[in-house]
Amino acid sequence: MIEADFFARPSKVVALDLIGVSLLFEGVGGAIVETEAYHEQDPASHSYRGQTSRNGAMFGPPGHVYIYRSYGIHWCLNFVCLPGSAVLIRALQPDVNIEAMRQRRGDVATRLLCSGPGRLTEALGITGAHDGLSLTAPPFVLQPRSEDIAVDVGTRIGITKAVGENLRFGVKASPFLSKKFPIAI
DNA sequence: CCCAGGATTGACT
DNA sequence: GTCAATCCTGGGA
Repeated sequence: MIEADFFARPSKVVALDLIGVSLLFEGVGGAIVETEAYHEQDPASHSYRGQTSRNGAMFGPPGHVYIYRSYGIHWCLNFVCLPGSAVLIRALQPDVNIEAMRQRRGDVATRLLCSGPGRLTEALGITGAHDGLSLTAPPFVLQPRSEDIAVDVGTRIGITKAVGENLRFGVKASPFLSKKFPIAI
């Protein structure tokens, strides 16, 4: 079981440590295969200009979730770390109750069920109504990874500020990533 | 008060 | 490869 103090660390460290962790929401989910870190001094972060009515959860206790609507259409799921910092969950490997995911996402290939921040919230049934919930209590269940995993690092996706920072992490060569990492040197 | 723009996705050429 | 969909926050006037 992962405790709240796991999240009371810099988001970059937490983002790396979250790779391979199993995430279940109401008994649906799988291993986290892709994350991105955001922090308070980060121009690309919603917390950059300080606390507002939308990003309040990002300044709340570590180990809770911050959920926001993206492009007026999708929900994106973040794990809150130290105040003003969070980790965006970008992709899961569908493991548990794939039928429920397919029911919500439609009849798509398994590798497309959770390969993107908007897709995985839809597959798990997560919405803004769950903003601020604790990750260490139901309906969330987090289990540590069971074995070591090779991890890729790269630049974040879909942002226009602080583009060059290597704050994106993913399972090396996983077919469930939202986007491949550039070929390693 | 107004309105530009976004941590995206899927449909289409 | 391009592009529209669609909401609502927050920055600026």
